[in-house]
Amino acid sequence: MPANPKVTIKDVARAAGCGVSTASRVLNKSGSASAEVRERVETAARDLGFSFSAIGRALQSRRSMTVGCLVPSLANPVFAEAVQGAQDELQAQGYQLLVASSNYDSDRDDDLLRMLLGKEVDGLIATVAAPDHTPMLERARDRNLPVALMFHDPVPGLPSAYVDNHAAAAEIARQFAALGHRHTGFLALRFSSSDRSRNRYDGFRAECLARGLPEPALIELSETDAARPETLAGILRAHTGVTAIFASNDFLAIALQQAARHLGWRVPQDLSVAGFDGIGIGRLLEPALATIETDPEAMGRQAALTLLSAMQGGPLIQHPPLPFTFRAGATLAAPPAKRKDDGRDAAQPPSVSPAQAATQTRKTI
Amino acid sequence: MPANPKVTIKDVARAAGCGVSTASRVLNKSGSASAEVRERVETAARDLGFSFSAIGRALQSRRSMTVGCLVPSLANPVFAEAVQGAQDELQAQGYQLLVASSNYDSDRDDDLLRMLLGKEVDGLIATVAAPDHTPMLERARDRNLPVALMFHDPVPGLPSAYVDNHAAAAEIARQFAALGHRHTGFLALRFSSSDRSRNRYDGFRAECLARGLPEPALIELSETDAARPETLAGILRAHTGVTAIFASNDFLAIALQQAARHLGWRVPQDLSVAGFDGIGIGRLLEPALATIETDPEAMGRQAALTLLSAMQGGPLIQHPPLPFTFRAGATLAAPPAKRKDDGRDAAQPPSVSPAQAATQTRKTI
DNA sequence: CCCTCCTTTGGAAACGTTTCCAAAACGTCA
DNA sequence: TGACGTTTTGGAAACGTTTCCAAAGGAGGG
Repeated sequence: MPANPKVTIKDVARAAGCGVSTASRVLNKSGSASAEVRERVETAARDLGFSFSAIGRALQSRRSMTVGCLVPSLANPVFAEAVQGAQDELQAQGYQLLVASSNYDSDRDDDLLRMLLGKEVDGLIATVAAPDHTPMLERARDRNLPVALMFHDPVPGLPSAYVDNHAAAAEIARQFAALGHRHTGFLALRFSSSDRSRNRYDGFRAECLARGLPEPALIELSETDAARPETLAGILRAHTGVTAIFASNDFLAIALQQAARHLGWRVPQDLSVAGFDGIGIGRLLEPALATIETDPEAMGRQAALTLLSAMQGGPLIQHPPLPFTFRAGATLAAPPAKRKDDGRDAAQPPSVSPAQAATQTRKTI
Repeated sequence: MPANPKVTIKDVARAAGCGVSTASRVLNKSGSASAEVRERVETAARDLGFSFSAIGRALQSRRSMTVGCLVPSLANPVFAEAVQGAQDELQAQGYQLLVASSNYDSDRDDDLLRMLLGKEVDGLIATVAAPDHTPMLERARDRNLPVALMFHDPVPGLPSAYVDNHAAAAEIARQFAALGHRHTGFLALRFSSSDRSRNRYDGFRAECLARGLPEPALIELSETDAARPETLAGILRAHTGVTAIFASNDFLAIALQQAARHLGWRVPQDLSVAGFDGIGIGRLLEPALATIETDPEAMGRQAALTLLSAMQGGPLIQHPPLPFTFRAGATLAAPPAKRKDDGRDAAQPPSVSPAQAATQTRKTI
């Protein structure tokens, strides 16, 4: 009804005719109180519509019951799901999530973390551009604030909820090799600013080499490149000897297929494609996307558990990496038989023509 | 480094050899201070690594610089993007987002809102099951706390950032009608618990009737139904006179296509499909999904702006609904020719071959 | 009936900040 | 030099809570 000038525990105490400390004890069920006064306090609180001020409480108890969470973007479902997972776990223990996102701007990581620290969070969950180049993370640790990373490989002193990117990427290389592919590519966005992409590339490359395949082509995109199929198609054409491409995430893999269609290539007959993350829709696509299936929600959940244990006085424990599985899909097939000409437009065959080699040279110089 | 026992403004004042109020004035650049003491305070703050405690500040200023945000789930990219949009806008003004999600459990809406209110948020952004059956929303308003809804049609006293679901759904009906469809369906999840679905259905139905089409079939799913293509296919088969289905969101539309494939129906030749929301991947699918394109991020942004203006003392303004556009896609076509005039009497799906019927039977038994 | 022990109670301090207010310092002008 | 205005300064209160502590009250044993 009227502008309600906040009802505090003092109001309750006054209404119940007792001291604030007594009211506090009753309302918190801590300490003792006579049945009679207990009753008076409780009805007073109910009548006045009293509820505790988390702020007053936090000030006195030096615990805000709030956890800060920094991710690159909530518009990426992988992170959104992770946040959701963390949320579920924390909410169940009475903690709330203060969310910040950097929009992939690594310069903002530090500022946002500073903001979160200023809000007196009891713990921090973060996915940043580069954990070992983010001073605020160490500062937080120095302040004795529990920190858990997500998606990153663990850094000494900073436990992480993650999958073994290196091993997972190697699995893709094995799948490619088993199908007979030799000339492979790795497609990534913001390669330089994401340690995850780099780990995936390293694992993929190492396994390719271990199997005697040539060095995979590294195809790096800007964000604008990825958004436009024609552009991506152009880039793709420059790497035309390649018969299988591992995209560093599922969205790239989907964009890649679109670009391939643009060139008249069929997936998987002309080009095999694999993704990473295992987003749900991948299953529903036609052809179904082959990918590494991960569970971002579980990552968020695990990071939250690590934090909860630490916030309750326990140690900061590094769990083992979360499992991933290779999800087979219809985007993978054996490479096209050598020089097979099936009547497709000869202007854009998947194997190298001199003209394309020239194009490639021009583009990569 | 050692466990850092929080450095407060008192420590700074002591180090600078002045009173706390002076230190406060210097650090906030409010009020006056001599150049000399200003210098002393600033270096002291720097040396000690001082940063304000948002809690102490909030307690005294009765503004937490925090906004609560309740959505059904962050795992749904539509909501995740909206939160991201709100975040961007709020972060720019120094506000932080306290996020909670109900996991589509309408019973939790109220509890979570209560939690957020307890955290002394300065404003509230919410998408709930039923805004007019959520007592805490009115309670918040009564407390003079600015509230903005997202996705809901506005409720008197509760402004909302939304698209006109009714009109958008009518547009789909027009598209169906223009292609010559007569027997249409509306596919929804949690129809009864989502006012959005209901508005879309109403708009779709009204326009169908206005154009002289028969009443659309209402196909309501449980969450488990939607997850399993076989189940959905079974349900679909029961509505086989229908030649065009409007799914209340894009994910359902995608699931629907999968189920159709399961039955051997081709989209769009045998069945036209349209979605709602306009998620980005829809464009990349094959066939590209026809849908109503909305901008969830803009919705979050607008809700944030409404809130910001109100939190700065302005009025709570209801903006006009956000624009939507019909995104044409390859999932729409004219109904199958041979059954164009009737088809309601046919128990068989449109244009099935015996082989396909056999497949269908085998698969669904 | 007194002493002791236990339960119940409320005052007061503390948490970190801002802000009001009065005092002090400084300068200017007559 | 004195009066007066302006700037600078710090003490104290307040924000809402919890917790420590001491006091008050009651009960039971000697």
